[in-house]
Amino acid sequence: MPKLSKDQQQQRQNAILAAAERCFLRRGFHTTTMQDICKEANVSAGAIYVYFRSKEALIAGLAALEQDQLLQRFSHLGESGDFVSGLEAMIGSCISEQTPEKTSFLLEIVAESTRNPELRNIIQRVDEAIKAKMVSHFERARRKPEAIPEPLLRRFELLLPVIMDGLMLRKALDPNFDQQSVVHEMLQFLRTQSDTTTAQNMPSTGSILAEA
Amino acid sequence: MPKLSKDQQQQRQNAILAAAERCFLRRGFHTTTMQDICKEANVSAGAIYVYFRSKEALIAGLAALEQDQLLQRFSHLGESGDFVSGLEAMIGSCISEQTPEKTSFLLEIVAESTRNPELRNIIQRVDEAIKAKMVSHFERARRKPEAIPEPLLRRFELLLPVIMDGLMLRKALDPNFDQQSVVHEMLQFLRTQSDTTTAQNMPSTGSILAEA
DNA sequence: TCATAAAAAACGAACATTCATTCGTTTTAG
DNA sequence: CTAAAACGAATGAATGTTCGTTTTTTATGA
Repeated sequence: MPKLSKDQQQQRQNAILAAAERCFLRRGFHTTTMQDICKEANVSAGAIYVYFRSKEALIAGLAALEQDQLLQRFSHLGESGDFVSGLEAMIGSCISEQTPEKTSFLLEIVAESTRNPELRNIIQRVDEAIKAKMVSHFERARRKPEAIPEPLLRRFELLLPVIMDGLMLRKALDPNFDQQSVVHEMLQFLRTQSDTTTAQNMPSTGSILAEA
Repeated sequence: MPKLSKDQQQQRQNAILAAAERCFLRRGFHTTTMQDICKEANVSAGAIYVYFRSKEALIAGLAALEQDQLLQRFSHLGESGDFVSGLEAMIGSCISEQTPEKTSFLLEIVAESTRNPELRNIIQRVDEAIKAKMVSHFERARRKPEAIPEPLLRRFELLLPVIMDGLMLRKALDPNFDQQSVVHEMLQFLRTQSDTTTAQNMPSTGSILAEA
């Protein structure tokens, strides 16, 4: 006869995860101790070990959550607006709207995943799912063409994952980094070239910033 | 009367740093112990502490070295070839030619720098120097114009740091990541548009890959 | 040139601390 | 009442750093 219902168990587990995340966001997971998490969650060490095999498992659980959320954000890709606005919204929710602390934490997870197979699997699985979503978003743009030339589309498809990772890293690294401008300018590549393919030859200095 | 000359001291210090780097590349600096480094360098713990205040100092010293090398690579930017080839060579030496282990190590340093002021300073200082080099490389392209339209130049100037960081992260993350293609395609943005500004409208699928 | 002294450098066992994890006990839910 | 859950002090392993001792190097003077 189990004392707690599945639901209650799930709730406890979530509460511990949430507390752990607060700690990790504050100080990174290498420096937070189990005791820190105990205090933050108002539970004893023993209680945590009822729900998680180890500190590593706690980190992995959190990484999985984080990656799920990331995938969620990509799922809204094709829901509304045109191709470019879809990208813009997605980038916003994945990067611009994230706190610096969250960005650091993600970076810490990614760095760790380089040596830790379990983390690597978690990340790679979602990475592939995201790639699939991305491909279908680009395919949609090709089927009902919005006047974006195919070679441009193809290059962006290749570059976008790189740029998104770069945005994350830059954000974590450079306090003066202006994500907004970078994202805006990048999307202008797509916008100006879909309007008129010679737009980039016009003496348009400043006009783009004026739109912001 | 010091026993070892400045030169000898420097040499010892370098030997220890080199051993530490080998260890860090192998297992990351969070998991390598001072004992590991002792064995790798064939010295005792005490000897290391003659030359380095702490394990942290060892990491910081290595990070500084790494960043110096990075800056060196940017210094060759304007030395030969045209604007785009200069970029290509620089990206090659900064990213494509680096081992995966080195890339992981850099990522680990960057993640750590998020919480560690000393590391942050080391990185930011070089980051700004690199930005300056980059600006002057772009200015050079503008002065003796190679037919790259100004708005395109401006956007690339903004995007390039993001893309370079992204290349590094992707490389560390995705074992199937094809840096060559991405870099090549990105530079085609600059090349095709400097040749003929309507190139992106031509039915050129495949032609670019054929050049590789 | 060689012996010698002095101090720097190196040694490496021991130290002290930090922490993840355990486990005997107590509490609590059903 | 029973067994799960929670407690939290104790455990034990890991590890960065220290320090008393030994070795090595160089400067000196015979």
